Amino acid sequence: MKRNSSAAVTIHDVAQLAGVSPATVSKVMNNTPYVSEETRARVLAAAQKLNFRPNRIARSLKMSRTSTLGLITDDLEGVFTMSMMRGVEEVASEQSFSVILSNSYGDMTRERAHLEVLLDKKVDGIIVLSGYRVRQRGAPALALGDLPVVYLYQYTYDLPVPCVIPDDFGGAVTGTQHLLSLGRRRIGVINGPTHYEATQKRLAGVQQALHDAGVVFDHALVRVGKWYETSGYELAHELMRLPNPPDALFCMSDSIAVGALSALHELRIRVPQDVALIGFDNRNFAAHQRPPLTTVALPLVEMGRLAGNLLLKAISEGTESAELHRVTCPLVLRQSCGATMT
Amino acid sequence: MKRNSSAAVTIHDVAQLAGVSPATVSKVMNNTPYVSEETRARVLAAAQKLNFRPNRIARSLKMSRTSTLGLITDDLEGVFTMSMMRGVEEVASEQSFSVILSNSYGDMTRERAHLEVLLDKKVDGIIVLSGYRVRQRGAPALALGDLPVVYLYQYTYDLPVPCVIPDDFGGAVTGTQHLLSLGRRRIGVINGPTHYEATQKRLAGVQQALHDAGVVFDHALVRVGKWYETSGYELAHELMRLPNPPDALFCMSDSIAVGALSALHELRIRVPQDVALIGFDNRNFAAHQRPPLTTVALPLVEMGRLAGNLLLKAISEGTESAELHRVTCPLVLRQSCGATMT
DNA sequence: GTGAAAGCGCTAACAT
DNA sequence: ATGTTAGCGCTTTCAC
Repeated sequence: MKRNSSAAVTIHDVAQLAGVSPATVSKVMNNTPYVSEETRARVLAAAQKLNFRPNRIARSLKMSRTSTLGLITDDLEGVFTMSMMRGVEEVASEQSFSVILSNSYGDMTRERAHLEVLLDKKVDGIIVLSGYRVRQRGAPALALGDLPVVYLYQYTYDLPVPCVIPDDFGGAVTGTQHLLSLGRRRIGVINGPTHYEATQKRLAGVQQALHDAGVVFDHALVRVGKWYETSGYELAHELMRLPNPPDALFCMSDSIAVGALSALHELRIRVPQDVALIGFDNRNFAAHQRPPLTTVALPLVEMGRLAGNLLLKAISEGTESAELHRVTCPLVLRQSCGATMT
Repeated sequence: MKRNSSAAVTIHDVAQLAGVSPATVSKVMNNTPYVSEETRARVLAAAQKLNFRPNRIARSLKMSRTSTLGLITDDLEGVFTMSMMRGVEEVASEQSFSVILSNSYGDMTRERAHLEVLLDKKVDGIIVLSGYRVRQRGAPALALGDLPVVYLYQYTYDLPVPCVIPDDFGGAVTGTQHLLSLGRRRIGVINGPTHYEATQKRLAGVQQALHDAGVVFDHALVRVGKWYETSGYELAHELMRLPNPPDALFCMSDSIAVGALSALHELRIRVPQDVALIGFDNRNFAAHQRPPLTTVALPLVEMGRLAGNLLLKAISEGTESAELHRVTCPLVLRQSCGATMT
C-alpha cells in the first residue's frame, strides 16, 4: 500500500463508477428529491464501494458554511470552564457541528488574534466564554460583523447578543428556603469576595428568602472571604465563636463549605445535627465529604447547552435575540443539611 | 450598513485596487521572495485599505492543509483533561493552528463518528486523549490512513504512534525520597484501586526508593481504596490505629490526602510534626489545605504541550516516531511534610 | 430525472 | 518580477 493511499476519492470517481454525472452524485449525497430510486441506489453503491467521503472543505468553500463553531474562553484552566464546554460540544455534535477551541487567557490581544483565525476559517458562529464567575464585559476584541455570537457565563450591554448566566440569586433563595424548611432560623453566610457579582446576588437571595419567610436577617452572621477552603475554615470558626452562633451555614462555594466542615469537625460540632451546612457550585468533591455536602448546583452543562443551542439557532435562522438568560441553579440534596434522602 | 456587509473582499479586489494580478497578491500575502519592494508595498496598502483577510477555506482546499488539529477525548468532564487540553491549545496556537474539540465519552461509536467528521474536515493531525489515569488502548475507532496521530495520557501497541504519559513510577520515587530525606522511615501508603496502572507504578516507585535507601518496606503500611477523600479518611484512621503507626503518609491522590488530613486532625495528630503528609496530582485545592499540601505533580500541561509538539512535528516532517514518552512528575513543596519553604 | 457548465477564493506551474 | 492559466472538490442554476 503506497504512502499516499488516501489519495482522495472524489465525487468524480463515484460518478464514473456509477455511470452518472458528478452533479447527480452530489444530489444523491445531499438527499435532493427528484433523483430516481434506481440511480440513487447505483450511486450509493458506488460511493460505498469506493468508501467515498465528501470533502467538507470543498463543500464549505462552495456553500460558505463550515458547520463549525468557535469557542473562545478566557480561562482554559478554571474549574467551571470544562463543564460549559462539554455542554456546548454536546449540542454542537448532536447537529454535526464541530467546535474550535481557543484560549485568550483574558488577554485582548490574544483574543483578537484568535478571533481573526476563527473569522478566516469561516466559523459559522462564536461563543465567548468566561471561566470566572459571572461578569460584565464589552464587545469582542475584533468586530465580528454579523457573525452570530453568544456570551456564556458573562454578559454585555455593548452588543445585542444572547447571554447565558446562572441564576445566582434564585439559587441562594432555593438554598435558604431549604434550610428554613428544616427548621433552621439562624443562618450564617460565608461568602466570597464582594467584587464578584455572584457574591452580591447570592447574599441578596438569602435576604430575600429570609424576608419572605418572615425571619429576621442578622448581619452579624455574614462573613466575607476568599472562595477557598482556608477562608471557610477561619470564618466558620469566627461564626461559631459568636455568643449566639448560627444553626446553619450557607457557604457560597463548595470549597468554603469544605473548609467550614473542617472547622466544625474540629469544634466537635455535629453536621447536620447541630449545624446544617450547605454549599454552592456542586463541585465533584462535594459528594465525597463527611457528610456528603448538600449544595446549590451551578448548572454549567445546561448553560453550555443553552448557549450552544442559541448559537445554532441564530445560525440557522439568521437572527439573534439579545436576551439575558438566567439558568436555574437546582438544589442537590445530600446529607449535610439533614433532609431525607431520595 | 447592509446586512451582508461582510461581502467577502477577495484577492481579486485587492489585485484590482493595487493594479496587479491576483497571483501577485497571493505572492505578497505569502511572503514569496522575488516581488519588487514597490509592488509589495502597493499590494499591502491595498489589502490594508480593503481590510482584506485571505479565505483560509479556499487556501485549505487548494493546499490540502488546514492548520487544524483534532483533539478527541473520552472524558470532557474529568479533572485532568482540561490541563492537557490547555497545553495542546497553547502550542497549537503558537503556530497558528486551531484545535477542534470532540468528546467521545469513551464510546467507540461516537469516537468513529467524530473521527469521520475530523477526516472530512481534513484536519492535519489528531490527538487522542484519555481523561482517566494512564491506560493502554487499541487503535482509533476508524482507520486514519497516514494521518499523524498522537496518544495522550494513554498508550497503544496497536499502532506505531507517539504516546505521552506521566512518569508515575519516577514521581513516587521522588516523593518517597523527599520523605526519607526528612528523616521519615515508616511510610504509610494510601493508594487508589489496583486496576489502574498508576496505582501499581506508584507503589513500585515507593518500594524502589525505600530499597535504594536501605529502608525495609512494610507491607502492613499499605492500604488500597478509591481515589476519593472518604477513602483517605478511613484508611488513614486504619493506619494510625496500628500498633506501630507510620510517621509519614504518601497518598496517591490529593483527594485521598485531603481525607487523610481530616482523619489526622480528628486524631489530634499534628501535620507535619507527628506525621508528614504528601499527595499526588497537584490539584488546585492542594494549596488551600491546612497545612498546604506537598504533592507530586502530574505534569499535565507539559504533557499536553509535548503531545501537541510531537503532532506538529509529525505534520511538518511527515514522519512519526512511535515512542512512549514518560514526562517527569515534579515535587511541589508546601508545608505538609515540614521541609523548608523556598 | 439527469448533465453541462460555471464558479466558490485561493495557489502554483509556467510563460513572459 | 509579474501575469496567465488551470485547477483543488464540491454545488447549483439551467438546459435538455
